[in-house]
Amino acid sequence: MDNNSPKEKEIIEAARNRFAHYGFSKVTMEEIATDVGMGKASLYYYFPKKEDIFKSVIQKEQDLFVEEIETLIKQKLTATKKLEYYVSKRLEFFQQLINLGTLSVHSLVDTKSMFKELFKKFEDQELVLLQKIFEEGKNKGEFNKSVTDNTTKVFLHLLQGLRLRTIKSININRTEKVNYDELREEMLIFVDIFSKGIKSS
Amino acid sequence: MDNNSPKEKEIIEAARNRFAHYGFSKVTMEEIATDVGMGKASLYYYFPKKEDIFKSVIQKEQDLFVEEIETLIKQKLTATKKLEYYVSKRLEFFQQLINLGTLSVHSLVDTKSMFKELFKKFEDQELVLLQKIFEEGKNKGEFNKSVTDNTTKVFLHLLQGLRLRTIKSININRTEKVNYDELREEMLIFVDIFSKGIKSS
DNA sequence: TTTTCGACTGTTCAAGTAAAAAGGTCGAAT
DNA sequence: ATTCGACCTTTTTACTTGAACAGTCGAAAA
Repeated sequence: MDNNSPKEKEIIEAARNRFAHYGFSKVTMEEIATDVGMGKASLYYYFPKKEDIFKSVIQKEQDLFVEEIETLIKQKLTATKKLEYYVSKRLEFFQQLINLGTLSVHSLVDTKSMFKELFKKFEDQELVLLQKIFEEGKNKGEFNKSVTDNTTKVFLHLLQGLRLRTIKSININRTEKVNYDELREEMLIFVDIFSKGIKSS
Repeated sequence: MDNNSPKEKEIIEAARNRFAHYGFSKVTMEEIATDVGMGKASLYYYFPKKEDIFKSVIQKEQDLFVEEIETLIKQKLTATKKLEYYVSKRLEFFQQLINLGTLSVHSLVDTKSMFKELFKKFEDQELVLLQKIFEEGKNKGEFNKSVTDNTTKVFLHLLQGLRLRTIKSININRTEKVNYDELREEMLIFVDIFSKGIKSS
């Protein structure tokens, strides 16, 4: 992780800035090259495909998120509190990605195959993180014994779905701007109820 | 409700069959007209716009669903059981709509403004139905006093989201076919936990 | 040997265009 | 009150074209 040469880091950084403004498709290799003071062809020495640059940009963000959660898990808090924190941080993370132009509102469905593996990988990472929290909750007697990996999966899927639903409702309600405060509110209510639902009784 | 003349019913029925096969945009007024043995212009005597026919088709389906749930609510079951049943029936209802071509997988995001009010109206109806179930649960001491209309809303949004997420994952996983059994499974797990989470303790 | 780049290639995409198809109107006929 | 043929207008589609861009390659520089 983070086994990038200085030059690669520079490219990733420049690309990140561009992507944040214009999104993946609207940024050209030439622009990135100019930003780092190179010829376009030289970029291909470091990254064989444009996608590869993008993947690296995203990967870096994901690593930061995972790191942040790993730190959280180590702290001395109830599992429920950790879930609440997780949900909040997760939301921030996705807002970040949207700013990066990964998820334009319009590209919700026809997510390019390029992003597939990226998302899949991240989902797997999330499951690992959440399982740690749930396991800890079980071990410390906070949660029910009936909590399984399946429970974790459903929890994550509900989170994913709730966010998706809200974003989609932009188009339905012409709200233009996603109401993240309301979304966070709903997520916290959800965590609260879900958490109670698996409490050891 | 169902204040349609025989001729209108005939048109709705013919349109329903067409839409089920080809979806809204791929069905022409001329085809529908031919099916009912009319000239195209005559259709406009009954329905001023193509959309109006479609709305009527959908409305009919929705009415059937609501009716079915109203019956359910009257039965003597625990609120939890009713929620489980609701979730199952709701899923069937949407499968129906998909067959009707309302929700092609590709039109998830750019839902036409035409569908907006239709969806909004249905959501409102759903909220009323669910609130009845939750209220009953509260009144009979099955659910917690802290259950509010907001709880109902979150419940519904989680349901909506979970379904959306699964459908979207078609594109991600190239699964082609939605795994409805798995979705129903997840929804039931969700209902179970959610229900426990608001149980009176 | 590693890194850079100019010059080139093939593909993709946006803009434009024209014809066809389909939605919708209207006045006359039944 | 209902039907429809003729007509108008808008939308969709299929096609073309030129420009922009991702990606290659061999030679030069470091």
